[in-house]
Amino acid sequence: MRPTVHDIAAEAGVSLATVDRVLNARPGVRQKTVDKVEAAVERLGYVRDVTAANLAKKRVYPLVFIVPGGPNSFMRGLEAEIRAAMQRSPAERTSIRIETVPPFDPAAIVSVLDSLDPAEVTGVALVATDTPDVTAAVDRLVEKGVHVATLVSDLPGSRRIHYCGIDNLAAGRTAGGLIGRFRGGRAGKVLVVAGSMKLSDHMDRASGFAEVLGAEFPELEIVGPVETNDDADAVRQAVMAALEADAGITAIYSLGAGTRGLIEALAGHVSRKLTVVAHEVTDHSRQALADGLFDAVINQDCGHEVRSAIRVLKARSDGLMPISAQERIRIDIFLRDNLP
Amino acid sequence: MRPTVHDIAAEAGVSLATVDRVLNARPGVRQKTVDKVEAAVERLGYVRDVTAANLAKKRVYPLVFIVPGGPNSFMRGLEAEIRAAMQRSPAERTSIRIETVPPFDPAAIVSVLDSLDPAEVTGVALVATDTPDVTAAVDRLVEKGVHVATLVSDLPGSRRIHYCGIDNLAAGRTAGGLIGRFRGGRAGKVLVVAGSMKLSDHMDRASGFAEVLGAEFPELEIVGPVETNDDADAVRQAVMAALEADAGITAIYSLGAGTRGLIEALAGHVSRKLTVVAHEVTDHSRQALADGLFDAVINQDCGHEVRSAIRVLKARSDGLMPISAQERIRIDIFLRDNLP
DNA sequence: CGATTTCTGATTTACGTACCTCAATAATTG
DNA sequence: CAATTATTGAGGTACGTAAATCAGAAATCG
Repeated sequence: MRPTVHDIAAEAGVSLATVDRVLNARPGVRQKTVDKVEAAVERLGYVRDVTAANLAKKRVYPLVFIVPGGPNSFMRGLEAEIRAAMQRSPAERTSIRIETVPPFDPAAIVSVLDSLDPAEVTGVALVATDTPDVTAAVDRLVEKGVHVATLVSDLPGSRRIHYCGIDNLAAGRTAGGLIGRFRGGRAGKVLVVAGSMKLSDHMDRASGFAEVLGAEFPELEIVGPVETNDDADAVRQAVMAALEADAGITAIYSLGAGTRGLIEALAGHVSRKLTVVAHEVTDHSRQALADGLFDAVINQDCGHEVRSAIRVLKARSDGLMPISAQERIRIDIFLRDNLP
Repeated sequence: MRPTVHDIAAEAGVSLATVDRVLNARPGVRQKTVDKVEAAVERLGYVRDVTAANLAKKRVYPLVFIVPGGPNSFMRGLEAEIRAAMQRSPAERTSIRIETVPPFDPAAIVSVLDSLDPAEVTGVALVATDTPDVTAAVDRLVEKGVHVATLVSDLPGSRRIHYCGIDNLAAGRTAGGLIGRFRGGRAGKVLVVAGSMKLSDHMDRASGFAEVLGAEFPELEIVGPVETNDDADAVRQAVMAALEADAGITAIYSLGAGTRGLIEALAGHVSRKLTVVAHEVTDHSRQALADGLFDAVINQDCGHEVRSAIRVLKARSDGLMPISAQERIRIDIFLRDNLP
């Protein structure tokens, strides 16, 4: 049987009240007594029963998620995962609110961040644009005592406590490794399609991709990246134009959203068999994989990301540091053959 | 505020004791009263506070994990994950015991299964050999009221409640898809190295692999599978012999263990650049990926598998059905570029 | 030394649920 | 209708922790 506070009290030769004062860092205990209690905790290997403590405290964790609106399938999937987490709220003692902001609109994010009351919110997770004003707003909020985690796209210079997302540099490298190997040493050009270089995740993917191609597959030449603001129509037009203009393009790496546009462009372009790697499993990309239009899709499990964000924010609210090894989000690779 | 049993009692117009009798299916309540209480539960959307209930019940879940011993890195990693779960036991109210059995020894598994006392064990997770005696022993244990889950390798015909592992048919297909694409349409032969066709996971991988190669990559011909009993020395000798005997082999799919032997064989064979796909990320395979000896490694996250097994067995002990969508174990693909 | 101030103990209530006992009422049976 | 049985109510204790009160003890100060 694991020891309880009563056992600690007996072992330390003090009262229950004193043990409570020490364990909860309440004032009014001499250092000598504190040491006695802590020694007893050590000896007996006491660990607080968090569930009992939470029951007694009636603790709830009010959290806010800030996500971009718009038609982006991935973001809608993310929101669905947050709503799923809201369903589990009673069991997890969370109270989650979603704030939707227009996509690619730093000012809107800043305005939401500044409107949050530290008395009513213990943690915030946001999909951030990597701009100075958002960084400053995050830092202001942290200053007020609210814990902030970034989701999907990081804010490297800010005081956020954790980034819940994949290593996008590695994701770009992975795409490079896949396309390089799929091309099997044959020379050619690779079209890189991105959403916005203002998003740190897109930046990182492009860098990682270029790095691997340069180092391992010099026979492949990069065209682009072309920026599309994650708009499907823009993607379609950009891809069609590029393919028409340059007959040497044998592969495409789409590192942003607007995948529907890419599929439309490919479907209308049956003359060449292209090697295609895109990001995020959605209904569209799943179908494209099944149809053989895409060779691979790199994915981040947004369910994991949301659950990780909740764990991290809760832990920090309890004064604990997140165990980074356990919170790492993996880079998933899907072929038509291992699609769930 | 979520409703409590007190609210239900008030709403239904009955006493706390009656609510308790209904909620815990205790006898001595008229059907009419049961209906009243259930209606109140429905109206108020009451859900039991499981943490408070577990606290009151002092519930613990005694579980047993049966894993093969021996030097197999993957199995040792699995055992490490089980030990990690044992560390979390106090928080999760589990009490876990590990039973190590000799590898490839159905009789040893049967003997452990038959020795378990249903009064002392609520759930068992085991890495099973797919043999009739093990199936029968599992069924006997289930008959005695113990919940059984298979781990890593399934026992399809048995009465186990859940399989905690990857879809090995899909894993084999994935390997086929990768090797086929990596070879980029060039004809050649693929050596398939397996551990034992008595393991259902190895069987499935071989089938899935053959299926994809036959359907999508007819230019690739399969050599094997050769069986090695997951012994590294046997793998080394088999691979060296095959490469020497057949100069047409341009790729290798190693679907079992003994990866060290494969690496040794490849290291000594610098004449041809081979496309190599193996299973399970271990220190050896990680190094081989980094060195460019392996092109890809297919992995199952045994940490996930262990945690899933615990969740499933606990849930079943509480009379709940596991949510299969949430318990699906993914097929991970690692290149040198996305290695964690 | 007495007067403070600081520390400690003893005790209580609460969180939401489980489980027990005993008495009281209602329904059923002969 | 009385006797019996089935059902219900009322109340308590427990789980492990948090948080509060108040009295008493110990330390410190002047």
